[in-house]
Amino acid sequence: MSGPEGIQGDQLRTIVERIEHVEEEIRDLSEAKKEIFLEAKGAGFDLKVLREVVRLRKQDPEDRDEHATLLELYMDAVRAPSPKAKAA
Amino acid sequence: MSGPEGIQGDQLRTIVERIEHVEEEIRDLSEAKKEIFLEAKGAGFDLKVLREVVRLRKQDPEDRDEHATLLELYMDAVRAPSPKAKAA
Amino acid sequence: MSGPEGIQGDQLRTIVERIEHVEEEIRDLSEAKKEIFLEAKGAGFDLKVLREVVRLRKQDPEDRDEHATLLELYMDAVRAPSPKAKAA
Amino acid sequence: MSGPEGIQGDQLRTIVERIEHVEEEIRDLSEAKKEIFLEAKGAGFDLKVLREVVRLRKQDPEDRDEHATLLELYMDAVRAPSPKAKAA
DNA sequence: GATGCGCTTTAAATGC
DNA sequence: GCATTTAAAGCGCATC
Repeated sequence: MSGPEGIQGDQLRTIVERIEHVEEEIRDLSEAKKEIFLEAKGAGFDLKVLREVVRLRKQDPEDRDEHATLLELYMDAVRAPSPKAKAA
Repeated sequence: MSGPEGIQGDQLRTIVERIEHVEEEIRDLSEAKKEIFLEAKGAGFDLKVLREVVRLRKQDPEDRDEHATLLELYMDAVRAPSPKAKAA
Repeated sequence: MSGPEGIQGDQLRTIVERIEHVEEEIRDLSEAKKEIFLEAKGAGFDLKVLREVVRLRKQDPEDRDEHATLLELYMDAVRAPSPKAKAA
Repeated sequence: MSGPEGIQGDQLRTIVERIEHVEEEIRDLSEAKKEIFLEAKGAGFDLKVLREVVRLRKQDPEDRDEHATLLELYMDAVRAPSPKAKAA
């Protein structure tokens, strides 16, 4: 009287506990990370900029450049009322 | 002489403006929502609990029916140290 | 027979319903926004870049420039092993 | 000869590296977590339900005690069309 | 002014 | 490959 997997209670419990364990470790590390940011803030660094630095360094330079190029292109296109008609 | 989409400046600008328009409407509604909360606070209601009420009412119609059966099965399996052994 | 505000059930219900109503409108607008992005994607635009365009246009130019300056400063500082030693 | 924090390049670099290090550890743990889920899937468990189990177990110890009373009061008030008419 | 919480938004994973 | 769903990050507010 059970479904396809209803019986492996021990296995399921083990799995759940292992997941909870990893998640706890992740939580601890996230705490540590947060404290590094606080320390940086205390040292006078701009957290918003700091986050962007970390984010940018994660991307490989190629993508970063391509992104920057496209961004400039888009920004210009949005800015100008009508690139072609403006001609001169 | 341009990338795949470099030319459609007008189209891009239209898109950006439409996005900005929707976002503005969303911002206005968020303001309205905030004022309702303020009004509730003025009437003596606990905002924290009020938020929880709204959140709970959002969930109820959803899950509580779908995989409720399987969920209960799993929860029981995880809770009990050893379903079989407990037996008698 | 009730707490400080236990009685105003009608008022509370009205408040909750108003909140739910605004939230529904917000949800609809968010849907609309998402569809604009999908349309942009279909037209060949890079969504990631598009999002950044929208985000940048939200900040006033002053902050944007200051952020950009600091960012460059930080990136350089992180990149160079020892700025001072670089001397000349 | 610089802004408020322009000089501490070494300090900034140390901070960034420490952040990147923690993030790498977090990434590894996330990988491990993902593999546990894959293993569970291989054993025939429903991942969607499994995730819900983990989530529910996270919430239980928390709220269910704190403002449970007020919450119940509010929920009842919202549910019932007219609390006073409760009569009997 | 700093801290913590909640919401919004963004990126990733999974299934179709 | 697309489209939904889910977890994570960033941001802003409200509080103390």
